[in-house]
Amino acid sequence: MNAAHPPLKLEPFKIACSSCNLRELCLPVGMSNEQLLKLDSLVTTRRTVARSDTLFRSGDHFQSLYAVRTGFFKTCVSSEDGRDQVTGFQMAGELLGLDGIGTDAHTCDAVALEDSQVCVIPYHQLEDLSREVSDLQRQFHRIMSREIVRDHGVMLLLGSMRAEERLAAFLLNLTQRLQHRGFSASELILRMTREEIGSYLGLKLETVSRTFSKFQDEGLLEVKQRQIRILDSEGLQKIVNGAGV
Amino acid sequence: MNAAHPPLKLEPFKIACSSCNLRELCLPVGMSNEQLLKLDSLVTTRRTVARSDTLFRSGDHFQSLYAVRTGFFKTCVSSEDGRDQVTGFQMAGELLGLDGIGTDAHTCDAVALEDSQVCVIPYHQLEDLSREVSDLQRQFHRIMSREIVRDHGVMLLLGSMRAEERLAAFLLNLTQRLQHRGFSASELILRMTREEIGSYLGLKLETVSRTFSKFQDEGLLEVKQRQIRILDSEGLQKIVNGAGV
DNA sequence: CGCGAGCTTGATGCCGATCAATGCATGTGG
DNA sequence: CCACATGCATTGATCGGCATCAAGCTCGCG
Repeated sequence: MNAAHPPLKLEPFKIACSSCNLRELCLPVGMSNEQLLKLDSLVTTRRTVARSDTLFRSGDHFQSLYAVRTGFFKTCVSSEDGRDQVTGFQMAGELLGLDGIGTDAHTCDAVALEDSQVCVIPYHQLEDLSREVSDLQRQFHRIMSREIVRDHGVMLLLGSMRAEERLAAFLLNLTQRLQHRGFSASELILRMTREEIGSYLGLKLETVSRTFSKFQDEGLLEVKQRQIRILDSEGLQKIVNGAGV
Repeated sequence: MNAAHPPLKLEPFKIACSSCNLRELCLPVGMSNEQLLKLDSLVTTRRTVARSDTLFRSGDHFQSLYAVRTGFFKTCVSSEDGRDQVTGFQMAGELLGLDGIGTDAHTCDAVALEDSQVCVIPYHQLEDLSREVSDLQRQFHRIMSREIVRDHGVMLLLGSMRAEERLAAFLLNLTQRLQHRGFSASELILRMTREEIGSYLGLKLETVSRTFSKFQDEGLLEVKQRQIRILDSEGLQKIVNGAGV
């Protein structure tokens, strides 16, 4: 009875939140093993997105959320008149697509900045399951709320900080998130261009470049193109707070 | 048997989402009458907030969301070093407190800009009920998602627009929301100071004032302190898009 | 009436945008 | 393997928009 045997060999690495090493960062936070099995039955597909390809575009019909499994993304909104703003950079364990819930259509583009993989989370099934599993409901709400809080932080940055302060805050935020994922706190490779950093921070790429150079002259950083080594993170922190104003 | 009679006269206007004239703007959107009765049993108290008083402060323990019933609020975040950023202005039907869900503590201050009333929505009860009533769940998620989308719009504004464009966008947004609430599309009274507008838009109060004057000179507006009459909303819209760049 | 909070307006200066040229790494085709 | 193209980054010179500093104005209120 061959047919009775599922073709296990074709899926040697089953997709399962319950055994995912990102489960302490992602949607599964706070869920029991039993609950995780239910989540497993919902998150059954992955999608591969090549560098510079889009996961979704503004206007696309909204159907699923995506959890970054590997790789790195940016999200950007654009206005009718062609203005463009990077609204965030997402790394492993972070969710993409929350913007689409409100109107059933995505309102930003999500672009992979390196070859990436995402787990597909069908939204209506997530709604159904989160009515059943209150720990899932709670974590999902927390994630949305934190996204709002993060956005408020960016507003503060864009509304009241100067170029150096913005870039210092950006670098500290990046390294902090990388550190949570087990990477070095002092060395990182930027996945985005100066222009994308500038768009996120409300600066022009030349200003970003000049500010990197200035930080390097001051002994805060070592900059080699996209390779950054942080030499004095306390110094950066002082810049974020109003040192020199 | 006097004791058997509840003291109805003391609550002549019962608090009830089911009979609230804001139910088409607020949490009840999309719910049936039957479902609304359940929501009524959850939203049982109102709170009055006098002008310039705070509804909650950053750091306060998070327990409830608040729906603006009457009045007008601002929310602002501040950094350790004393920087301050208005992150939004809220009017009737809009929700306050979503920032608190993520960490069980509020991350911004909510300040009444005029004498106001809010409906108190105990958050854990809302979670419970939204597991039962999927239409409530859906609307709650939509509201959070739209807040994220709104925030992205503010980032675009702060990151890529010039002073005139920002103020024009701000005024059009305000009048549009007021219009949804049955107010005039062309006349409004600002509830906030120039400084608060400036903080929201990432500008200094002098720049806000000058830009108002410029708009007036150009025949787009009539400005008398906080009374604004919009004379040419299409002209404002052209400014928001890149007219003059 | 006089005080103070908030608004307007002017003069000046600075930060970051803009324009422009060069440098550097990667990749491609002859 | 080199010549060249291309995309991204750096650096310099100049310019302009908004901040800053400063003064006077308006209006509501004790």
